[in-house]
Amino acid sequence: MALSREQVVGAAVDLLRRYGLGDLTMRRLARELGVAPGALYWHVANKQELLVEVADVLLAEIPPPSGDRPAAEALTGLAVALREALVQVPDAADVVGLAYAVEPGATRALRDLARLVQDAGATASERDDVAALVVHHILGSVAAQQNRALASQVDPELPTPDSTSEAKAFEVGLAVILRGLRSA
Amino acid sequence: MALSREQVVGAAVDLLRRYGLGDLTMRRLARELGVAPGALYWHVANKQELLVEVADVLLAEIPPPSGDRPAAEALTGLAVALREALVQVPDAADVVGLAYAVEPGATRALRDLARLVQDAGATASERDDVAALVVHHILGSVAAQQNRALASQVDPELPTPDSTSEAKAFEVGLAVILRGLRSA
DNA sequence: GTTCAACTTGAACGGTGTTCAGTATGCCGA
DNA sequence: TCGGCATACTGAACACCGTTCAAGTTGAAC
Repeated sequence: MALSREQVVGAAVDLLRRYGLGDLTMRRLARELGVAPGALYWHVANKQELLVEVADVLLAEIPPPSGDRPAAEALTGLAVALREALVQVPDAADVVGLAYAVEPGATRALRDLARLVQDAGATASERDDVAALVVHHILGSVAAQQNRALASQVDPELPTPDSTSEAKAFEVGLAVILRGLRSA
Repeated sequence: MALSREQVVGAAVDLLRRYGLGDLTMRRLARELGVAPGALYWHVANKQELLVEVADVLLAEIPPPSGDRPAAEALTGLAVALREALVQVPDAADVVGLAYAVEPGATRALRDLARLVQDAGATASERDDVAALVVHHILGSVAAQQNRALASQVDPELPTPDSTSEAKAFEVGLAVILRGLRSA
């Protein structure tokens, strides 16, 4: 059976989940699929395009926010869900950051986020800018937590970061944003 | 005259400023210094350590905030100054993001930022978390603007981003944070 | 059975960070 | 003045990387 683009992307997601971006090489991916590296380029233009596709898969797994909650609460829920989903995927912030730069509103989860920002009190003109702020906060928080975890693994001098307190720190920032929105 | 660590870091900063991270390779850096690549490893343990040093240099150039302004204003000023300084250095967000992950409070500018966050209304316990939020916003904004500029350069279909409106978008997010702090 | 597109291979190109045995340089005590 | 020695550097290699492309294979439609 011939390879498909979906298979390539799926295997890439798997590799990222298991071993991180450092091991997500075109050669490694090809080996995983039992194929020569060149074969991948029939299904995908280049690695960057593949990574954007990988990011889309990661973001597509976020459940949509339930409509029957106050907007601020729903926004918190979505932001926390996004953070929690991404923090479990090594280097997710890099991958999603790349995709977000290329196509900010391309995935449903990020469009939901922008909508909820407006519902939570942002004016229409503020909406996208504040949504960007929230996205930056999510990606920054994910990257920071993962990098700290990595650093403390390499250098045992550093304190082992605690994932619940990292989540708390994220929510403190998020709460400040929400207060700022309410008092518009 | 023998090479010094300062010279290596200085040349690295120069290379980053002029050509971006893609051209900041150990080989290129060695060529620039008229030296074999291996020589660099006498002064620097590895590329990551070099990049952290480069980030420190970039951040050290930010002028300290003047003390005779309201904290919120001073915070805005510092955040904008940081953003403006970094946006002019290609891939600065990647480089500084790496350094920030390794050592969040290592540079003066970032310590100033945390202090001003507290002065602007954050409680002592919130302080570092909100400072992290601001840093994420700065780095996210810088990365987004640079990536968009790059994208529109490669693909002329995309709109050429306007740097003053990018700055405006940043300040909208920043204003939300400040409002959130005031209404603590 | 032939043709033709879809797909894959194998090999190469020009890079990358990093290591290390050996060599040169300059200083310092004898 | 002459060894000795730490410092600094070279040259070559190692094991990778993303990407390209002529040539080959495969499978379905006519």
